[in-house]
Amino acid sequence: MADRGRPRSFDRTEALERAMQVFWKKGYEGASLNDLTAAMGIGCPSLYAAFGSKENLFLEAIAHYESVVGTEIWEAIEKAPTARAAMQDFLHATVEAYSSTDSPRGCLIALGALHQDSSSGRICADLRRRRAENIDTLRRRLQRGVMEGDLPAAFDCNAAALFYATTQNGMSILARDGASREALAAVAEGAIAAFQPLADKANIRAPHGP
Amino acid sequence: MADRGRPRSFDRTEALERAMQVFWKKGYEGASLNDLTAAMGIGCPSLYAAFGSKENLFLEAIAHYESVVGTEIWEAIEKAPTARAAMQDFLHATVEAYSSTDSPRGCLIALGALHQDSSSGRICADLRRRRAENIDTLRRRLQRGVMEGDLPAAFDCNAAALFYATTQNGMSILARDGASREALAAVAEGAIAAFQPLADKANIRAPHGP
DNA sequence: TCCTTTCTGTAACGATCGATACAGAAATAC
DNA sequence: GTATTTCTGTATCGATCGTTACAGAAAGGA
Repeated sequence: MADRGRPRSFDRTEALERAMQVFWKKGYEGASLNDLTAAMGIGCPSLYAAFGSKENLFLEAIAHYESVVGTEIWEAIEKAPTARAAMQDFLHATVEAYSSTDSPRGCLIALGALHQDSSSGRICADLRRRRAENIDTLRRRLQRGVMEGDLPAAFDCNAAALFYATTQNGMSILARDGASREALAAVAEGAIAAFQPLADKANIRAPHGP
Repeated sequence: MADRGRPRSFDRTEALERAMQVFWKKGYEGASLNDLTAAMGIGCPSLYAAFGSKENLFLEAIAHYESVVGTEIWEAIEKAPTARAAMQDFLHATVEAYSSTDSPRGCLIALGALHQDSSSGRICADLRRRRAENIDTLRRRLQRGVMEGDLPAAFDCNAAALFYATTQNGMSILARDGASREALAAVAEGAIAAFQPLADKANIRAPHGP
């Protein structure tokens, strides 16, 4: 419907990718329109014509992040044969992603906008919802482990999901502080070490299942 | 030396306390001078005369935070009889502090300013140093456990310190998202569950010590 | 070719940012 | 009392914030 008129002089997806990088590095509040337009290589009116507002641009950048960057981490947990391997692969993929040198350290969804009272409410709500979805994804994978028999029926999937998601969020801060891959891997190993005791605790509570 | 002239009409420490609350809730960038002066009950010139700048006010607020709020959490690990109990008490104190309803959720040092490229460099450097010191404190307590014999000599104190500090940082994000005390406690239990396997791993590697 | 449509670049909008100039108020020193 | 010193309230500074008016440029449709 819009094949008339002067065509857009830039690639919208590539511009969104550049904007995502800026938000990733500086956060929502810290990324100014000057930063964004400079990185995207366009002017302010082009940005507003293509994305509506800084807020909408951020929301699109987050969606782009989840569909491109986050994929590697989260698809690992579905492929893993057991729930334990899923948590293991999930954390190891996180270590690799967060220690990459050609992207900002840590997770955009974890670090993008943490202070609701100062950032836009929609921004914070969106990120919060995505963080909650991450917990849900982990919990569902653990529940699948219960269904498939590699976890005891009394295993507290919710508690374990909270624990592993929280470990990953903490790793974002550690990575942002410049931690080495070895340091991030040490954290992952610590969290993985908790898995067997958590499963054992469920067996002790209900050794033969409910 | 400054007992002449018009006396200050407000209590400096109380004003600093109020400013700390604002920074805690909104972060460094999100806290405007309007927010700060309104909460402190003073005008801009009084703020600048007493604290120098927003940056210095934040640095003083952080120091105040560590000397007042953080104390409860960190002194627990020195009192504990064993390294394991120290980690346990440390995390449980964190659960209580982060689930308090009469203060902002999570830790000011963890959440105050995460994006170096947008926030002031001094601010980020100060918070980073304090986060690194927290890791050091945990490591030294674990090393004390090795010295006192309640941990194997091959125990990786550095790795465990990174793991528990990272767990706490993740709990800041979880708390900021509105998690219940039970959810925070579940994360703490997960991290505590890792302790025995981490100690066992050290025993397997060097069962009789080096 | 001219018209319509859409995008681009400049330039600026009002609002807010952190930070101050200035004059008056409130204390001590003499 | 007057002089001196320091703090307070108003009002504002220049800079930057996110956003937009406006005019010209670049395409298709006639």
